[in-house]
Amino acid sequence: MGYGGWVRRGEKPAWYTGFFPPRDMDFLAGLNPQQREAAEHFEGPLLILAGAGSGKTRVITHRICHLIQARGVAGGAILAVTFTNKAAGEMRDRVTRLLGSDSSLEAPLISTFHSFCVRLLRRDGDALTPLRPGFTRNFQIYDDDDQTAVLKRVYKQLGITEEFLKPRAALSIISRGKNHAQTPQDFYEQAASPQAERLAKVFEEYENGLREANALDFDDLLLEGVRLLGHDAATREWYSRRYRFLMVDEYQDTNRTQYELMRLLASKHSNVVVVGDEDQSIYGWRGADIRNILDFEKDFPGARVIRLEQNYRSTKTILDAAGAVVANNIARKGKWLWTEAGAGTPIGVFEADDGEQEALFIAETIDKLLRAEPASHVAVLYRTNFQSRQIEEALRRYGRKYKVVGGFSFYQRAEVKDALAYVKLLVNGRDNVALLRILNVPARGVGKTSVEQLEKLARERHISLWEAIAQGCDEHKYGARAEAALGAFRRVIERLREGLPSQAPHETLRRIVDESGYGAMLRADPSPEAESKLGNLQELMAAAADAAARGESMEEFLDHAALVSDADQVDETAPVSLLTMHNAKGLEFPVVFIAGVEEGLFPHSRSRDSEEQLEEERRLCYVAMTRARQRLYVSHARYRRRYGGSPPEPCTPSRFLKEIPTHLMEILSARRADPYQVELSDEQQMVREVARRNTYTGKTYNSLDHISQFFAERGIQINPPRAAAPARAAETSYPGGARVSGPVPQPRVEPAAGPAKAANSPVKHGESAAQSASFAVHPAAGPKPAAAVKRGGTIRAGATVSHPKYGQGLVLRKEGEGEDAKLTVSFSGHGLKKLVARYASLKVLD
DNA sequence: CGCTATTCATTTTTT
DNA sequence: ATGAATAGCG
Repeated sequence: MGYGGWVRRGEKPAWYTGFFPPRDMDFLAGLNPQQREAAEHFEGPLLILAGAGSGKTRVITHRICHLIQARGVAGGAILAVTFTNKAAGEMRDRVTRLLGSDSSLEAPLISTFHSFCVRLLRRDGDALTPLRPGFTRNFQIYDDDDQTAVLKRVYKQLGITEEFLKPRAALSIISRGKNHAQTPQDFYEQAASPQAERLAKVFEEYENGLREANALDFDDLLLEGVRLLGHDAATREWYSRRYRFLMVDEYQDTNRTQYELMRLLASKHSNVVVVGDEDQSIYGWRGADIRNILDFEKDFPGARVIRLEQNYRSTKTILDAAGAVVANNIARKGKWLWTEAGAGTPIGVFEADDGEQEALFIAETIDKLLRAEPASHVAVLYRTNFQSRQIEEALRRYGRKYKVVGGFSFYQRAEVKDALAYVKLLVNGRDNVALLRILNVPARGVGKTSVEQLEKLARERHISLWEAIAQGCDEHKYGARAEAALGAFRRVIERLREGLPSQAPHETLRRIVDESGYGAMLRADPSPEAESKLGNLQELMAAAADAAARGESMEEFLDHAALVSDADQVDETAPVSLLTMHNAKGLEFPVVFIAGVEEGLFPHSRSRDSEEQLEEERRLCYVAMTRARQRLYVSHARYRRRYGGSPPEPCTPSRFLKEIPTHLMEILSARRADPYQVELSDEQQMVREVARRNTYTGKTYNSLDHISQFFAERGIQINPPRAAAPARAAETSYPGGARVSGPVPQPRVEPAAGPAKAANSPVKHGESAAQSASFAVHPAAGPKPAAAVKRGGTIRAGATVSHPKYGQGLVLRKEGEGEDAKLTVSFSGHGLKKLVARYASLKVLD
């Protein structure tokens, strides 16, 4: 991410450039009176209550430019904080465009709270070491997965099972505690039950785990940033002098720590402009404190308040409906958006029989809309991620390309995380989570027992696992086999580490893949997944190369990887986007579908018991509805199955649906005798029939295309991977798409029982010889058992064999060749068994 | 120890 | 339906 505007300590912190524009560029033209007033605001606190679609980004960017050009403020004195990296990037672009090509102007710093803190700590974090023993500026950032890994380790160490509390749940309690400035000691003191005490212990050990690894979780980034500024007067002084003008976007979603950070930064000047909308506060569950915005005028006496209530986005119908819904909330300042736009079309409400029909309705309507208007953009919003699956499937049936936001982002993929774990371990030998992740990937013969011994030694000597490997091997603490395996691992890491300082990041990654055996492991795996993983690693290297070309270090590359979020990958120019309502914040689309508007799903059942949480769900509804510019569809099902399996449960329409005035709705349900709908139903029936015949279960993960796109969106060029997998049959790429599927689902050969299908199966006999030949070039990484006897060579499907334990059996199916062949054998009295030729001592009888 | 077939639980929302 | 944790085999 852009690191512009960052000045080292010691350089002169000038706020005023003394620069005056040669011509008075008017950044205020085209703004309405309120927007203009806000953009013109110079010093002192200001709260901008900006309703949905009221042009707040415009106001912020214009204010920045106005400060720079009309007020002569140095760009470097301005800090604007946004909610996502994407929002920050867009704001930077807009400011750059507004300021024109005048490169003499210093760029303002626009970033998220989290990336701001990372930079703060990386640059000036030394003063934190006394407060956080073991801390250095080389700290690692632990994401969600890493946090869970730490916690699981803690559980194991304390002998706690997940029945006590699921790690995710424990993490969320710990996180809430941390955000309220609570320590494990506070937890102990407040503990009223043995369980609570145990949780305090878990919390304590979790924190120890982070400290031992010199790692910070997301909460720590902010907390330690605050601690640093609070504790070290010189640093605080420097930063608050440097950033003389602060702006915070999405202020309603800031938490306590972010608030404190802002206070510290504003301590010198109180030039704070915050922009927010209490009706769009949807992150209370993650610690966002709505009081921050409700109490701003109290916190900053003399603050001005400007309301932006004219909406430039939606039709009057959409606005009135959303307003009517949110009006049912009590905790709000109250405002009513107005627009000069016309009423537009009524809100389409569809009641489906079940989830499948709902999905088909959505897909079909999208298909029709896009046929009529191919350049349009449609978003399907839902409450929970799992809802995307059905809708994806329906869209595939209609041959519509779509892009799913969330779920698996590139940096969360196992192979990418593995490769980065190697890097992390090279950079920081104390990173136990990284070490455990890759210790036996690829398989090196380090198993559960060895890991336990390692952990034991590390705990006894208060050393990291890495040191435990070194010391334990040197002192022959482990068994011969374990020592050999651990020694091999140690040598690999040490050799890789030697090159680290002198080599470019992508070179390090390449060597990791080549020399750790990871690449060989994947190449030895004939599955398409392995091929795609290799492709992803190529992409990762390309991304690292580009980061290096921009002058980023390996550490910065890792930071970037840790801080990208799902919301950053939204592509508003895709024809069809599928995303959660949360991820839709700040976006707009001409056409929006809101799916699954049912009690229990939306509002979510977990929110049903508290009025506060219900209001948050209602705000979420408001956010979702106000994403739409022209058309809004809302759908729900009468029956929905909770899990893939059994019975569909009856669902009642959401209370939010009832809060929409009926005169703004148009009922589209199939049950109505609407000729248009009858036509829909017929077609739906047909599609269903066809779909039944080709049960297509395509991948629902992001495709390779997506990953190129992912980087392309960040301005990172990707060279097409040389060894790229041939595009999967059912997937095609289109510019701007992820998880793209082509119009014609590739029919798969139906697996049937018995030997007949073995002959049909594509990966069989004829081709397999050629395949195993090509894979033989890359031998499998694991050592083969010496006892392997060539027995499988002559076994064919249809052969009768004899097994020492199961007796006589008939070979039904054979996958692969030679010793690696997997055999499906039917033994009388023992049923079907899957055996590997190498291990099963089979004798051929005929 | 590694692989696989099985069971089992799993669905809020995420910087 | 899917993925993650576990039991049993070689």
